[in-house]
Amino acid sequence: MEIQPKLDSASSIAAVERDTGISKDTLRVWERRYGFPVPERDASGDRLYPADQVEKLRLIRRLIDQGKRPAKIIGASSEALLAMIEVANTPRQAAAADTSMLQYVRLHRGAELAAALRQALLKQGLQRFAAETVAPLNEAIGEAWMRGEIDVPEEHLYTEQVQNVLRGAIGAHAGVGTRPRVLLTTFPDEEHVLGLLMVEATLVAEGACCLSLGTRTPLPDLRTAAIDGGFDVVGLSFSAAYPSRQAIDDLLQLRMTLPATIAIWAGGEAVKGKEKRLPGIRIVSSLADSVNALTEWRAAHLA
Amino acid sequence: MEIQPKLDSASSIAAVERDTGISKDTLRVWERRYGFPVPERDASGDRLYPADQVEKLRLIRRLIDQGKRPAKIIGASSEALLAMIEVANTPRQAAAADTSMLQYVRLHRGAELAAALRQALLKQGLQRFAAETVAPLNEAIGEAWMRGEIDVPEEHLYTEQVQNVLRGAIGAHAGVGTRPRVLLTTFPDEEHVLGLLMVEATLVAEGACCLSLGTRTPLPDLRTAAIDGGFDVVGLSFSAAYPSRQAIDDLLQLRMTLPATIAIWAGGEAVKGKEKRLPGIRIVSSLADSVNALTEWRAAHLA
DNA sequence: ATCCTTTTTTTGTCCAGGACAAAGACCATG
DNA sequence: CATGGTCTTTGTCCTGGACAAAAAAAGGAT
Repeated sequence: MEIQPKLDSASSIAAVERDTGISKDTLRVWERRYGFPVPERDASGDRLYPADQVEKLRLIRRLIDQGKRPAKIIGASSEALLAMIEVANTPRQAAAADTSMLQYVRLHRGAELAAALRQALLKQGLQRFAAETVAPLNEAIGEAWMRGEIDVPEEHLYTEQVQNVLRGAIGAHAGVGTRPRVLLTTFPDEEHVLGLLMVEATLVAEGACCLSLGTRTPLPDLRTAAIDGGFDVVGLSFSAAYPSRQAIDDLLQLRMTLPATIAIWAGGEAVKGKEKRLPGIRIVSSLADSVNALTEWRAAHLA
Repeated sequence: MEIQPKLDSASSIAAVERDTGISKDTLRVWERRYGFPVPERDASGDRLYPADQVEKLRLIRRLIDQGKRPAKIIGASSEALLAMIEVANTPRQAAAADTSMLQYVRLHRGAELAAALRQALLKQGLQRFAAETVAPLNEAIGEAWMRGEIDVPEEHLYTEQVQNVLRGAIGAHAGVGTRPRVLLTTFPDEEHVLGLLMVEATLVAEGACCLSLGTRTPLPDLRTAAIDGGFDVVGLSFSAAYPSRQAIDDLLQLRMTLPATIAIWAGGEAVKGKEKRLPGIRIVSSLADSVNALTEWRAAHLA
């Protein structure tokens, strides 16, 4: 006589794609090949994934991001998968990141995190704050994510607070009319914004005139904006998730479409050490190196 | 003897989906039903969309967003489509938005836009800045977008600068330990962040203790974060693009999963005027109304 | 051993063409 | 006018097959 409330209602294939980042095509082909997931069906034959299968898919996604192959892990139980994630507990120490801030993220202490970040900013100044606090923290968060110690909402919380602090500071430096004029953005498949903000903070602190278009700018629009806006440099940021191969192709294509007078700087994991394959593009290996790039540019272009 | 550089190289179906927002399935079914687009094929039979077809698809997408039906417009030429967009030139005036700021956006004048925004903030204070400058500007930008007067990079530029100013101001207000504690975010299909930031600015200025998770928080995570964090209110923001029907379903589901002691506030075009269908949820009709909601909550919960 | 090249396997994306339900347009009736 | 019912349009999902890019394994040379 109980009416079953649909609390953990099953998800459509579109919702699963959204929540796990695994495409519909891939979900169907996994079902065909490996026998998982095997969703239920609604009245009209559409797949309905129960919550526990979605949860397992999220675990699988993480392990694949760590380099595991689907065929090897997809048959394992959720418990076994969790164990595999924990085994990956990296031996290398969590960098030089401030562990108290990491704790705030883990415990959802947004207000305390914001306060700690602001204090660090005041103490270190914008440039050192970006290089010595945000960058290591970023790395530590990335590792904690891999290890499964933090989840979507913790990462959101972290990103929000860092953005608040960095953007506030960037605004306060508003340099106008200085050189070089740097246009910052990412390619359409890259949606991580923090790398971009860290570079903007670093360059603005050096007196460059930065303009960020945020993430995901289509290539033709980027070309137009760079030329019409009279920019000297276009800066692109790549996260570790960006396929190295595609980064190189995209950068070379951009190099062709932009006049040689506009420099291209690229930074992030995906392009690290690829100088040889990227003629005409300045690879920026770290935040500190972006300052070098700036100095070089000024030496070459400002009498 | 010329080597043809692939400047306007054709795009894969995945790239077209990314750039136009039209799904692969829809692209294929349009081709089948209406005879457009008809892409070329590569060596292995995969679709390759030339740049001009992609451009036309972007026009079509805009007109559909304005309420046109595919069958009626998909056969028209690019010129005819452009004319239709311009005909839609709304008669109603561009709200009370500052036209000089709008000009800065059109002309890619990022630095000037930032300066003007900061000046307005100083003059008006955070709350009036959000309600009287950002909100009308948002609307004006939305209309200009519909009319085809601005494009992707202009909107990116605008969003970036407003974020810089709003986030800086929000950070400066950092109220800790006050009540109510408000958790702000959007549902997984909503990615517009400005509405959220405007609410956060308004509430923070009233001394509420706000925490934003940014956009696209999965429902189970939202539930956990709200309960574990001891929040009094969960605030959701919806843009005009969010399907009204889905907004209602999602909100009702969230209402079921949250304890009655946690209030839900929802704002934005998609929920405007739906009070009747959303029992137990406070519809916030404007930024000013969010202050009302705050006052009501305090009257009811703080002795 | 280590490094580089070639073959084999794995894996994600794409294709065709059919089906269906939700949303929109249309129409008749209160 | 509004309101409810029918017809049309439209986007999403389905099956099952194919293929190329990436990864792994195997082979060979230094």
